[in-house]
Amino acid sequence: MNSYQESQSDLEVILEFLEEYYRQNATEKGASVDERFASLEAESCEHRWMCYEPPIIKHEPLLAHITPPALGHNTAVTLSERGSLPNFVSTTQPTKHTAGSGGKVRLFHFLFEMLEDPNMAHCVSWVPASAGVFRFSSTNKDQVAALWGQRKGNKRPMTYQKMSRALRNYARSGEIFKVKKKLTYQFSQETLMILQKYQRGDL
DNA sequence: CCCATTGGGATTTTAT
DNA sequence: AATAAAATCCCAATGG
Repeated sequence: MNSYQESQSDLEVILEFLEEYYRQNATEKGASVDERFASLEAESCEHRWMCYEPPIIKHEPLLAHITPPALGHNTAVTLSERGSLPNFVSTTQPTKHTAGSGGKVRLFHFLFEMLEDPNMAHCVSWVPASAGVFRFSSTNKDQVAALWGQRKGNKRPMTYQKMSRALRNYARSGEIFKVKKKLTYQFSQETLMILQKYQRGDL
């Protein structure tokens, strides 16, 4: 049953890669993020950035270092390798361009990708009617973590517990906050806008 | 009590 | 090579 999980992960990474690639050539799927952004909080106390004091907001290098889109042809990832290989779909230094699938990506960026990927909906998904709020699936949360660990090329497997620690760190820098509900977090407005902007390739 | 989730100190890894 | 920032590891606390 584990081999299933692994091949599943591989498949999803590949799907994600292709999706990202597709996205770049088809930017006309406009209102997909904006509709979420437009529909403001209807939930209980999710007025985050509307009523809280910005802690230490230091908006500077967020993701200004990511290599610009220079894609073109390396879609031919050898997807025959087994998941046992530490790096099957470019995990570390290989030529990574589409912020989507490689290189130095920050955790919150990775999570945004997952959130934008319909195939990941069973692991993480946006909370409707609240901008930037997302929630992990109680049963599949560790799958996202595992994917994150693979993306980073970690030797030891990543777990939700460890990944969530990194999420908690984001509260200090004001990039992501924890919301009261279980397994749910929220991107700061600033972070969300940057991610959305980057997604359209306006960078 | 058990198990899942959350918090945070300490340490390691990666970037500048 | 040195420092800072980000991420990881690990264990304690909390909640259902």
